[in-house]
Amino acid sequence: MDDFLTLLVRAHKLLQAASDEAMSRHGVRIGQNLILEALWETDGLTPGEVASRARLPITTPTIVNTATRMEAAGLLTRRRDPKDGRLVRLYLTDRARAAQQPIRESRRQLAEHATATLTDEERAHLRTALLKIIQQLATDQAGPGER
Amino acid sequence: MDDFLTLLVRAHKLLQAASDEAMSRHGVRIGQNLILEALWETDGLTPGEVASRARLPITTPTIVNTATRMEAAGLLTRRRDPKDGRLVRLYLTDRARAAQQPIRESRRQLAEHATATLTDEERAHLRTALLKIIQQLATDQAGPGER
DNA sequence: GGAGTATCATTAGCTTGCTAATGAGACGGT
DNA sequence: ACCGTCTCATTAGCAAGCTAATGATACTCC
Repeated sequence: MDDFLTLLVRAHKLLQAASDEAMSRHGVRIGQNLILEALWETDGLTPGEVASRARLPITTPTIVNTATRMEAAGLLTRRRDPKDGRLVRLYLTDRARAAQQPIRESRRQLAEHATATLTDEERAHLRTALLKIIQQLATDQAGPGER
Repeated sequence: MDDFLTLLVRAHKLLQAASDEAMSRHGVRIGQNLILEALWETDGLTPGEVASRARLPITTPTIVNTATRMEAAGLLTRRRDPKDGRLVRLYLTDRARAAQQPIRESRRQLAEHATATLTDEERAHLRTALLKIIQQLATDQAGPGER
């Protein structure tokens, strides 16, 4: 347990596992969260729109695959757009909509629990440190693409 | 971009992608790193030993699968233990051993680059914050198992 | 209006991780 | 010496992510 890469990977793994367990209690898996959040906000988005609006970068094929599992699980339905036959619109079922509050609350509790032993100051520091790292690495990605 | 769960997942994703890209330049993929580290330290471990010694928790099936890909990539060879027929010992090839220094250096550089915009104090804060989160979540896991 | 191009979703195929089920081999006790 | 149990690695099967390739539909320009 030494360098910060290891620490971050370890923290991430534990948090993902805990998130998945928490969400599973509501019939939802961790990978479905981004899609749910996008559709809770705006129902009837296309896979591409979900990908671009998601709170975290995610590719369209991942949305499509996850949406297929969610359809099988009765969380959403697919409907072809009547005006543009290329588009597929994703609509949440009542079950998925009903899960919104419990899931949000679970995640809030998890975040609180995970950082329970930190002081407010430490939480603030953590936040800014992560933001700086993200910014540093994200600009790398943008850079090589050039302009 | 709001709660710390999101920030941590985002930072993790960027770091994993950057790590994989860096290691790929040396003919190694990110998932192979834990096995390499264990075998650099002690060659000829069994999959189960690698799993228990790895710097990060990982399951034996994951070791086995990754070892199979590494074998195909010419990074290691499998040999049955002559004394105990249940055991399989993993031995690195020269190619894998030669990659040790370059890969370590690449990862060090990546960690440095990722945290380049942080002050030393911020780095220290980040480290302790992650440790606290890990400890908090890891004790959860141990707890439910009881004693 | 038809051909070529652009824009979608989807499929194919890969990696990395997991749990549960299998199967082979070793070992302890009778 | 054999039977049951324990300990391994492996396989099966799933989730979640990615890039590249496909295929269907729309749009644009002549």
